[in-house]
Amino acid sequence: MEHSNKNIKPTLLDHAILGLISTAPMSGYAIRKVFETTAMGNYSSSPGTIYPALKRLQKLRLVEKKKSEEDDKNKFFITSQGKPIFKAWLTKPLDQNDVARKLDEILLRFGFMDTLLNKQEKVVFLESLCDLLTDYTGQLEAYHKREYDNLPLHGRLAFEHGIESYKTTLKWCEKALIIFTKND
Amino acid sequence: MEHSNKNIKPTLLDHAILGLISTAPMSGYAIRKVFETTAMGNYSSSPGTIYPALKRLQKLRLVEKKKSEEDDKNKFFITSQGKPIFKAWLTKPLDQNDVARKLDEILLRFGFMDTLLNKQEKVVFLESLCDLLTDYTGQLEAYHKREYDNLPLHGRLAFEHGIESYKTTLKWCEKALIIFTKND
DNA sequence: GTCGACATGTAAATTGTTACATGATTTA
DNA sequence: TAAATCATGTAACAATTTACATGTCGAC
Repeated sequence: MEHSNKNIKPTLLDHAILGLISTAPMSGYAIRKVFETTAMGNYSSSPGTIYPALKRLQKLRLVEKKKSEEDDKNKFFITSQGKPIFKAWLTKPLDQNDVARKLDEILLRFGFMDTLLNKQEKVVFLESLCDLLTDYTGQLEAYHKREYDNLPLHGRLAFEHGIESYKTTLKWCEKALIIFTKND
Repeated sequence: MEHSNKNIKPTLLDHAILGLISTAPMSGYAIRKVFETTAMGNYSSSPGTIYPALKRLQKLRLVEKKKSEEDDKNKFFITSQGKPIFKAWLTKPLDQNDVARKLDEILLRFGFMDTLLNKQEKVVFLESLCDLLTDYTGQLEAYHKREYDNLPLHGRLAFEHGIESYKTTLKWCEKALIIFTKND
């Protein structure tokens, strides 16, 4: 069976870059500074990461480098082909695995939704997240109850940290959902 | 300037493996199953990750493969050279960067401390973590207050999720600290 | 006697890190 | 005019993923 050579999926870093430049075009250096200095710093900021990523994205035709009309400096723009791919990533359905192991990505997606999704799409996203988190915290608590006496103290406490974290995220999600549903 | 060729640092995955087998020797397959099925599942469980990691650890003489006396099966053991290196990792001082970007590693370390550190060492670890978290949440809240009106709604909400998460971790840390200091 | 779980690996491609390298522009 | 910051990249290496490959053992 043949593999399609258009099957290359942008990485999480690629999406983070797309998200940044989708609001306002930026130079590679400016992108690096965002990753280096802001709360988005969990993504790498080294030149050896950013520039190859930008090259990748240009090869995939999701990004192009051109002079900004504003200040006549070279900047990276998201292309017309890049936009729908980025939006598809934002609206991709969530599953248990995303919630359990990719909360970072979920929060990144949420952070970039501002102007790119309508209210309805945002509500779908948050409702789905709430549901999955409710499920998942339930599972964790059931496991905790069942295994309480078998777990070593440290393992149990670390596990409890996980439960508390997910409950915090759930509360946050419910609060956010209210913001997007209140004035209907 | 020459680079020492003993400068190879075990990765986070390597440490996770060392932690697992330091309590009870395991087969590679059993290690994979732990990463695949338990809450430690954020670490990869694919054979292409685990077996090369075990090979690395054997080359570094931190791990050896030998027959278990109990069930006569091949298992991976932590060596006498591996133990102090693992303990050094557990007791390594924490800094701001660890708290801001490597909470996973901190929780992993905590989870493995059970029998390997004494109460005093655990308290030092947790007190330091509490201090750093107090600092860090303070910084985040200051930023939040300062930038409240400049942040787009989604960015602000995502940021607030971060704040809530760190505050939850701080509360957890304080609770854990009480457990380890109560009967002195 | 076959299916699923146990068990261990390799190869190719991708991704990311660290270190190196260069030059332009701004600011003190 | 010297230092700092802006700006973009490459090279060597390390680590990980995906897919492939093989074989054993127990249960049904």
